[in-house]
Amino acid sequence: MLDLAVLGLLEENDLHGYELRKRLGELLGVRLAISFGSLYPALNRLEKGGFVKAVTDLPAPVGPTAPMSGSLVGELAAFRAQRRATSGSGRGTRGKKVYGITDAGRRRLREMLADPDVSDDRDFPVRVAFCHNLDPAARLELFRRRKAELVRRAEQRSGGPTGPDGRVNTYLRSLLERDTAVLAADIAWLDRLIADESDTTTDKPESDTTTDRPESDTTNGTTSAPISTP
Amino acid sequence: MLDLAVLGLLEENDLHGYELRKRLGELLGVRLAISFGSLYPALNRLEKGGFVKAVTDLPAPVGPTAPMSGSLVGELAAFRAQRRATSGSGRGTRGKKVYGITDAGRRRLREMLADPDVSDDRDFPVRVAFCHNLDPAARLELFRRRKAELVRRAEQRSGGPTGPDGRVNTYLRSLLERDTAVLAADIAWLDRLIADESDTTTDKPESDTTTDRPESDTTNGTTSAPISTP
DNA sequence: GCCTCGATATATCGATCCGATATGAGCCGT
DNA sequence: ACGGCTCATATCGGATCGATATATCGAGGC
Repeated sequence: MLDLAVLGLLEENDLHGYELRKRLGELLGVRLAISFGSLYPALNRLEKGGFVKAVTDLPAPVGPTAPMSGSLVGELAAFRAQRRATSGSGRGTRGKKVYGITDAGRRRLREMLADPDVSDDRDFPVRVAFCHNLDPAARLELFRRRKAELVRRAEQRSGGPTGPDGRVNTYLRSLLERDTAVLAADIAWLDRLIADESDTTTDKPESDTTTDRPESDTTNGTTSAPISTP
Repeated sequence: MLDLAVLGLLEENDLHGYELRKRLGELLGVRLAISFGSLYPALNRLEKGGFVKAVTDLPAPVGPTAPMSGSLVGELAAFRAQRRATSGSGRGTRGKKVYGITDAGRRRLREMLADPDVSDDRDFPVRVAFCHNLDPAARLELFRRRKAELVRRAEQRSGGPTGPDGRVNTYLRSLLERDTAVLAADIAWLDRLIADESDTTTDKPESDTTTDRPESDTTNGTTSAPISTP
């Protein structure tokens, strides 16, 4: 999951660890502000795998991939880090390591984004955040699969009895209701994403084997939901 | 977090690991069905700390603490395991380990439930699930603190600029909006919990230093939200 | 000039949790 | 009596977190 986020960010800009973390924070909210204890090992991991590489060249002031993405501070810091690293004698200067993505890394990024396993709740938002790296068809597929997963969960809950017999305390019931509401909202949210995507790709949607009409699913049962933010 | 869940379940019933996991699953949805790789180490941890203890006596058919809680299968299994463990010669029979909570465990449970740190999103639902072990005042405190935390997050987002400059792609924006909606819903949910709690404790709420009226907070700004389920 | 403070930056440690996997006992159908 | 099912405990490697250590640098106080 972290690998995905790192590759997604490096696809836009060469960055060093500290800046990487800050970006993730602003990008995905206060939470998911990944800790350094995860980030640096992840970077080493990715470097060893050949997906990222410590760059010695400066990232062009106007980026080659993403035109003028924000955070001048970060790029300035990267610049200075670079100067320090190159000017000093190879070893001894404790310069910042600026990482860049490799071709293998770009392939890996797309591969992870298109991964058919869509059951990881932490993972999915990150994939959405970087899904512009996917072609429209694959993106639509991603959204559809995620929706199917949520619908599956919803049906499962509405089917089974509330508890072992029927006795659940008030707080349990409240939790369940809350989860149900979030799940329903998420399915509706995905329907919106899917609809928007369908609009921009094909005006005339060809007959589809899988469900495409949103209404029946959402209004079906009150369904249910997992646990997350409350 | 796992410790809390285990203690909460054992407060109601003596159980063994396998059954513990199943209960957690039904209790908190398919997710949070804790893996054995977490559960068994947690049990050893708790046993070493003196919070739980492998019991040799059968849990009474009608439980001493919780009257006839569900899952007859589990209790039957526990019974058989017990029979096997006691009938066979001490060592050699690979009986199931049935755990029970100790007095120290009960104290620890209440302590964890009342922990002032309310920022862990995974933790909170579990605390709500077992908050009936708290006295009404502490429970109310828990809900209030959690609400304050969410309001803080909401204000933080509505305050800062959307991105570094203002450029965010469509999917990022959609994610943000979804998070905002979930956060708002969660605050409303907490308001409901707080209101219910206040009703059952005191009919006349005394003047409070902290915010108690729900309306102003929720309708304030559209705020924002973290990332969780989508 | 000096000195502290906070931001920048990298790295490591221990603990926790997950997912996969191994191992085995008891039960049921055929 | 056989394979296949649930039940049950346990361990392993890997990912992540939170705390902590270390070092540099710029801003500001005195």
